[in-house]
Amino acid sequence: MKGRAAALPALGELFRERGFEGASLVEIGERTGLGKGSLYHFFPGGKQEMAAGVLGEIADWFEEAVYRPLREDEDPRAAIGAMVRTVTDYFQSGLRICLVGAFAIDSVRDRFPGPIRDYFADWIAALATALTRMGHDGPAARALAEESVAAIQGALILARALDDPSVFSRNIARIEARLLER
Amino acid sequence: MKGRAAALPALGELFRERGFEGASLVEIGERTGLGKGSLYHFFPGGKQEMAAGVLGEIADWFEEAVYRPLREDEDPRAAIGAMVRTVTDYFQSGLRICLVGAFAIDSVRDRFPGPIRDYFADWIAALATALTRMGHDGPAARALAEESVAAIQGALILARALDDPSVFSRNIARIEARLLER
DNA sequence: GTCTATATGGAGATAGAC
DNA sequence: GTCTATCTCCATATAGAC
Repeated sequence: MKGRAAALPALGELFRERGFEGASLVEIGERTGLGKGSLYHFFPGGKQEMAAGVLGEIADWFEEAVYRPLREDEDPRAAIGAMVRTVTDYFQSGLRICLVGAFAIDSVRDRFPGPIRDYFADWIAALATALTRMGHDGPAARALAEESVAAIQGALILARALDDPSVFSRNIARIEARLLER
Repeated sequence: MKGRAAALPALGELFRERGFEGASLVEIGERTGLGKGSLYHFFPGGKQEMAAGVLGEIADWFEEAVYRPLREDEDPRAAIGAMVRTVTDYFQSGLRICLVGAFAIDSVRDRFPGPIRDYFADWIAALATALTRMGHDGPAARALAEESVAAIQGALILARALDDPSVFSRNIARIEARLLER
């Protein structure tokens, strides 16, 4: 316990709340329960390495919980339904932002271009795979997948801007309906 | 010239590029052509007042260029088409982020809750007005307006994450088609 | 591995001459 | 109104004892 892996979830939450620049090492120490000495022991590269670790953990989690089921579940409709429930829970109906999406429109984007690109490219590709197995042709599947992933991100922005989680719920329901129609 | 009003566009671009926290007073001075003395003369409240000024200018611009035409144009379909062209130009096909959207998922959101909420609430309300005059009933118009504004924000995130402006173009085309169908 | 103390730099903001 | 000089504070990061 109290190692590098145990610190990553706390780091992720803090970056969500304060942003990369806004998260100070003092608060990082408080939230992870690690002193500066330990932090730089586990993350010699400092904040940059901490954020990279968080992005890696997020990528792993989505691969297991979202992308792989979309690609491999034998029932693509069920996999899409599961995706909707999983991300609704993950983003806490809009109360929790998408760290990768936030980074994408922040100046830190230039520090992590690969992980940010892959997160969305992998999501779109996995969703398109499921849609293809539902009978959509390739281009239509890709278009609908891209549209749906974008819509989720937009719903997160709108829910926070309006301070109203029901915005997220309504939008995710519309997205699911469009993904499952036909 | 060189006054407060002339500084706001440069401030907006800088906040877009660096974020609120990331924009330093030194760079603000360089980009606006104003020294610290002048900056604090025009903005006694410092960075906070600068950002508030930028948000106010954005609100005014959207009111004139987007919201009012949506509400008042006698041809709602034409007004929606104009909105799509206007925002495509404004966001430079996804190369330029939405500062209000970025603030909404940043920690600075708590500094400007009113302007952030109003920007999106006004946009959705104006678009819903146009849709109502196209024949949608009230709830359907509001739902489609909310979905469309969210989709634009999501398209901006995705275009930057994938570093591909064509993502924005494809998404905005789909949004327009859905707004104008029927 | 974890602690405390510290180095170093840059941040936002202010003072006061001009 | 604009300039330069300066204040204060806190940021990230490091060093070295334990």
